[in-house]
Amino acid sequence: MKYSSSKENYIKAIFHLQQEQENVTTNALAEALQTRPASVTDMLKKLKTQKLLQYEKYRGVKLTAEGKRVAIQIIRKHRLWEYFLVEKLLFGWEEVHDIAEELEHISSKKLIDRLDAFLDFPQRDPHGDPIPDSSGRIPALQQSAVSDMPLNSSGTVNGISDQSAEMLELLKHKNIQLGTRLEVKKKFKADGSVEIKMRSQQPVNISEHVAKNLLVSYDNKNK
Amino acid sequence: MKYSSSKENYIKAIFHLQQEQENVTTNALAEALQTRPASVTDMLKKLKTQKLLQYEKYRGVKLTAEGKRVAIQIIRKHRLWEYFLVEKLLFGWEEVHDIAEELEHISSKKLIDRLDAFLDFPQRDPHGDPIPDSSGRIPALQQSAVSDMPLNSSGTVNGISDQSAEMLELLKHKNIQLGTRLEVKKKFKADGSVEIKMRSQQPVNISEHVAKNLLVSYDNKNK
DNA sequence: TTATTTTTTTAGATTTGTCTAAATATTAAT
DNA sequence: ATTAATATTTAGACAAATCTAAAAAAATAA
Repeated sequence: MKYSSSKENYIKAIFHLQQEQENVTTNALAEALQTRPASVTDMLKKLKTQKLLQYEKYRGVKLTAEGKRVAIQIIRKHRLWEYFLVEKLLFGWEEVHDIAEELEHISSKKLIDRLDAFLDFPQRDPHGDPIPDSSGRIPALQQSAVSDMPLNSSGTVNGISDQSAEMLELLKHKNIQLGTRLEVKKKFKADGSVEIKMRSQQPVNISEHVAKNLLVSYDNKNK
Repeated sequence: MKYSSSKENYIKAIFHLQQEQENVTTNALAEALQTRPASVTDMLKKLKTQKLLQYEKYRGVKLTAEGKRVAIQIIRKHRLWEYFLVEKLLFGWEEVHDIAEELEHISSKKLIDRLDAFLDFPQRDPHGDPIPDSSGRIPALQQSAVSDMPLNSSGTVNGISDQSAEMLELLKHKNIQLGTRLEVKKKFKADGSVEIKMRSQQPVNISEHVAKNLLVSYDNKNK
């Protein structure tokens, strides 16, 4: 089955919002898609008749198994294209999102499987998010926010929750990127900020906001 | 300026039809785009207000300089993607057209220029058609149809006019592809068919239709 | 629990790209 | 130079995706 780009965007947004909350509200969707609640209601009705989601008016929405399947395929495409753009075409990781938003709607399954093979079956996209495989399986990801790391533990950055251009900008400025190794030196109760040290650099302070958004895989026991 | 996929398809079709005939008719466009003449008329009016073409009712249509510029950029994208699909993703040259039809509407100029560099600035797509460069220049192409080659001359296949799936199928069957070297052995006046010989193969006969569609660059003077 | 605020839906329009059927213009044929 | 055939355009309609404004339902607060 083929769906319009617009429908695919709805499916994808619902999938992402469902990670936070089982039941997705009309307003949350309107916000995520930068559209009006009335438009969301209209579209939900259409997607319901296509059995991509369960929807009862005023009761919010939830993807069906089929809806999830579709969402994961779109996410797979998005992340593989991002990987391609960064690894092969040498884009910066902060500039690939918008282009991938377009590329993810190209329909050929064969294309994406060939691309996957060409890229040698990467597990993570440039932002550290896992890339679903051809059959929709998503590589397990055990990560925690810097804010939750114990003192003196170290880890490797492998994801960020808030991937806005502004946040990526800030991280670039602080010299933090995927794969960056860091150690938690101090945690300030006062404002939730954290002092971290990266290899061959002076310690730097990151705000609570950043500490909560920066995801790392870390080796639990000390440095 | 960004245009819808539909508009881009019209622009591209007009550009191609203009190679045959300066002035493009409504019916020819409807045929090329697999749509109705009435729809063509509607669209031509819209494209005219965007100054992409000159159009007077009942008088046919012609692209403006801007229209041509847009057309060439779309063609550039189409052919670069085809090259990518064949060279990097190992698709057969007969299966890439439809996928490229989708990819050609991805808007990022930076993407296509990076792709061009990644592919090492190819001059021809997998069907032998020239790839316009970043500024819209099209590499000169001196080629002639097999039907026009003198007896005993040889040449290298570098293009085909009729790129329908059926024709590509037939050529594949006859073992003819881009880069194939061939020699004209006999020309039959009766039906216009031509006997050609390819390296380490028995001579084969191709119909007038095929001979007219098979383009080669050839070394004028005999074998 | 009633009133107020917030969320969601409905009703009715709009835009883009398409269609059919009918009308009109152009071209070709007698 | 009419007539017949063909090509093109107009008129009116439709589906998809969106919008605004108003109505209705649900959640929250007094």
